[in-house]
Amino acid sequence: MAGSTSNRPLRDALEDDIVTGRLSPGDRLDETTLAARFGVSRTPIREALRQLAAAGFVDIRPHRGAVVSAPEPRRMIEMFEVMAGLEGMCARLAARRLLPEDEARVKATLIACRKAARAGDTDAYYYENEQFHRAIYAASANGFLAEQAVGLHKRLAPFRRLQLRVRNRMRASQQEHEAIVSAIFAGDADDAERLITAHVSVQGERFNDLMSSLTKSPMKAG
Amino acid sequence: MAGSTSNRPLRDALEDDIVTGRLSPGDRLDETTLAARFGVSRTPIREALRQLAAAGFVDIRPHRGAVVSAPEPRRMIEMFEVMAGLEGMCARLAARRLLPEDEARVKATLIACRKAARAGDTDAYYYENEQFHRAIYAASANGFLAEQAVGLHKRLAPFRRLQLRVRNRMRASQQEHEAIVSAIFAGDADDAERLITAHVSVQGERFNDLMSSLTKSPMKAG
DNA sequence: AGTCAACTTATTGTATACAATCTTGAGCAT
DNA sequence: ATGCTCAAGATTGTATACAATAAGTTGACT
Repeated sequence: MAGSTSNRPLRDALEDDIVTGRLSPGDRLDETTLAARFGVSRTPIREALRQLAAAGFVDIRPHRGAVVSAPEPRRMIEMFEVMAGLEGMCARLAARRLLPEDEARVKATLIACRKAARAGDTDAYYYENEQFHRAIYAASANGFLAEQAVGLHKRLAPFRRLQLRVRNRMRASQQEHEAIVSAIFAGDADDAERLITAHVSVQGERFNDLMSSLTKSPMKAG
Repeated sequence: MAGSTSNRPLRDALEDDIVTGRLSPGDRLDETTLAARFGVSRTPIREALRQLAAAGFVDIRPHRGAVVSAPEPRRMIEMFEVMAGLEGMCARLAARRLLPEDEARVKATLIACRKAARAGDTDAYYYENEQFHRAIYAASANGFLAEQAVGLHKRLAPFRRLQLRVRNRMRASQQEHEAIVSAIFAGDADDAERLITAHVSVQGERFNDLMSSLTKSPMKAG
């Protein structure tokens, strides 16, 4: 919607590199290097970096260049908290407004998750889980809300990746999915919101635990 | 936070023009004209416009230039709905976490609103109302959430302006403020969220009414 | 007279050149 | 040896020139 210009492919390619982990938080984004890599001049690279900075994927400091955003643990937790809140809104609205096409999409993605979970295929589950959550965003019947949710989801992707294969998390996650969908299909907005908020908050809490365990053992390291 | 570069003043100036209404939704943003106005070349102007586009203040279509964002009524309503949700989150968290300094700030801005309301000074009330809402965002003790709320608040400002001086709205608004603060100070998260969500939703609903009254009278106009 | 097409004009998109700022490293003093 | 100063190098920020695309206009043809 916003920022649809002809250097859009550049922006998308860089964003994808960040979201999928080919570029890691903290990595430097040298304009000349990127220009050479994409076979263009620095000008469109700069414009793409500015857009990514405005969207929060990149950090630009004056005269010191761009780096992939690497939020402090504190801010990270805040972001997960907002993510939980946005998903709560989505689930609440979905429970109130669910259209047949959205119901079908949610059902289909839930089944795909179930299949991946039973097969113990974490890679497949990661993908299907994302589809499931996007289906719920869409089911809110609020396109703007869905965009915000997708945007924040992307920003958090590099950090969720770190804690993907937590022991037995997949099975518990899928049980939560089932309960969430039951609530939405039953039109129980309060339950749907409560359940999905808890479901998403787990990620933030696990991240929190991870961070504090990392920052406590090496003394003042970092 | 994001996008702090040396052409930041440009970005801020343009954003301010949009937020305060010096530029209206739909207005064309000619690069050469802007460059002349700010006494710079087109390059930094373009970068500022790209950032504003990524933040949603501006719409850019390839080879066709930038215009101040003019969302469809449908999208507008969606944005107000998300605003209500974000403020609900803020109030809920504020009720749970309120720190003394945030309590003081909320109290001070509430009193300023009360004063403006009693004086019947709509301009003052508009300003103090904004301060009040920002105080609640800050009281959430979630800096990221507060940023998101401020950002969306700014994007909606050009449209809230249209419905400012609705008859008697100021008095009702202030009564709602008082109830919201009571709930937050009492630590009643559910009430705080419910009250502020309703308070903000009123704006979206009024906007909705306004739009439908405008689009219904002229047949298929536009 | 109306419509379509090609041309002119204006505006955006990209590349390159130059200026300003930061970083880095060597040399010197303490 | 350590820290500081200053200069050389590298990188970002801005201006300008040129290329590509869209909009507006004039003219011919039906």
